[in-house]
Amino acid sequence: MNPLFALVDVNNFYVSCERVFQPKLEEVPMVVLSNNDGCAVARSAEVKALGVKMGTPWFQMQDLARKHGIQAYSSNYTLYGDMSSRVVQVLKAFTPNLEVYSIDESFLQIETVLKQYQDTIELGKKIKQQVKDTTGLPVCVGIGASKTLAKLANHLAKKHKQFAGVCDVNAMTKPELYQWMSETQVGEVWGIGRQIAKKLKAQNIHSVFDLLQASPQGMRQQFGVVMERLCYELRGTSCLELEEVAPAKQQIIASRSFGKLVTSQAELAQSVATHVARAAEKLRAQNSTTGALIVFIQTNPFKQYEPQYHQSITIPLPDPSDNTLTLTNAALAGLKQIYKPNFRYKKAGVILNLISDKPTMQQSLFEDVETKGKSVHLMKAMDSINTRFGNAVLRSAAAGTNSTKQEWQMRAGNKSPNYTTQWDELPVAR
DNA sequence: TCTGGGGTCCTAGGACCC
DNA sequence: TCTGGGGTCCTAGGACCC
Repeated sequence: MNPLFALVDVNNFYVSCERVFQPKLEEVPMVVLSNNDGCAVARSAEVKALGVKMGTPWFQMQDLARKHGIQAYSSNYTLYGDMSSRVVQVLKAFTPNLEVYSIDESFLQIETVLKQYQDTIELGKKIKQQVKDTTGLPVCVGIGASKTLAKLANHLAKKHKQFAGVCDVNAMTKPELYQWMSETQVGEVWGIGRQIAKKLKAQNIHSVFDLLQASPQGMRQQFGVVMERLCYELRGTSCLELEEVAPAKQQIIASRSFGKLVTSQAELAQSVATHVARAAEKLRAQNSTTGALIVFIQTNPFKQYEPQYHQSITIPLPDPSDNTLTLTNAALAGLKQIYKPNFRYKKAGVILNLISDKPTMQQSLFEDVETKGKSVHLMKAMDSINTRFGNAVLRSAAAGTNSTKQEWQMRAGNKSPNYTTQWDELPVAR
């Protein structure tokens, strides 16, 4: 059976969440603002109709806000997270084959549940109604033979009233589908951003239909394998599978921009420490540790005429850790190295690189050495790695994992007092 | 004056090995 | 001092997503 995907997406998610709890806001033009009330991260339909783009700074829409009575709300992510999981619960009742794609979107694989319904549209309507009844949130449902087509269908369902919020491109006749595709800008396709859209337009590829006619192999040559997959997906060949279990995170980021610009190292340190604490909490929540941490600071890129500085530094940790104090000390030492006085900083943050399940080559080598070091002799183990993989791998195994060079030398020294060979002089295998 | 905070994947190029 | 082809790993940077 060919796969069939449904994308269920809450309309204006943050705005709709606020409206569930404040029904008087229904039909009031409104936006939800980012941190520091900087820019609009969600817009109601009324505001979208006024041409306000996603991410527009609040201060830039003051005139418009006064003229049309646009209300602004600070974001409340705890509330949105809670509403999101309620929606997912409702969807899971339709099928367990579900991927939570983002806070307001889920993919469902529906070809197996379809026989209980007259057709896909009926299923879509049921989903829509059920979510509305249970959570109060409005959704649109898009259905297609690939995730990309389901996304496209969802876009059509949102944009065009005649679909009444449910659109199945798979059920359309070819001429009908091609008609819709030629009326839709290529930039609306999932995976086509601003840069690629620009390049495509330079080649006279303006609509989704234009892209459909392009050769996938040719697109691969120019744009890479992601683009090739995308082309096949548009043609109805599913290349992207449902990811029911979320893959483990590879990094954790904690950062914020400042309400007002800061200059002193002490203030930056204060903020970095806060970010580390938050990141470490997330780290422990998922039972993980980090082997390296990145600190970054930057000035305000929008202030064109001010001197700009942005810098980051990676601090490897001697041992993987989830300890707030350890991480904070490492981060502050890093900050000290990249800090430059006299700049006016806008943003600071930390990134934790997680130890992944799939060990890198270095990590497994390191473990290899650890075990052997206990039973045979650390030096012999190192030799064996040197012979099998070469000196560089051996060195990077020490540098890149959890152990410092000194530590290795010391351990080797403990086992063998006569061991005097310098690290850099280890024999190179041929 | 005021411009978010997360994330992912892919590629290219350099260093190094056999 | 000159020389090849195939491979891996790492990093930086670019592009994308919500």
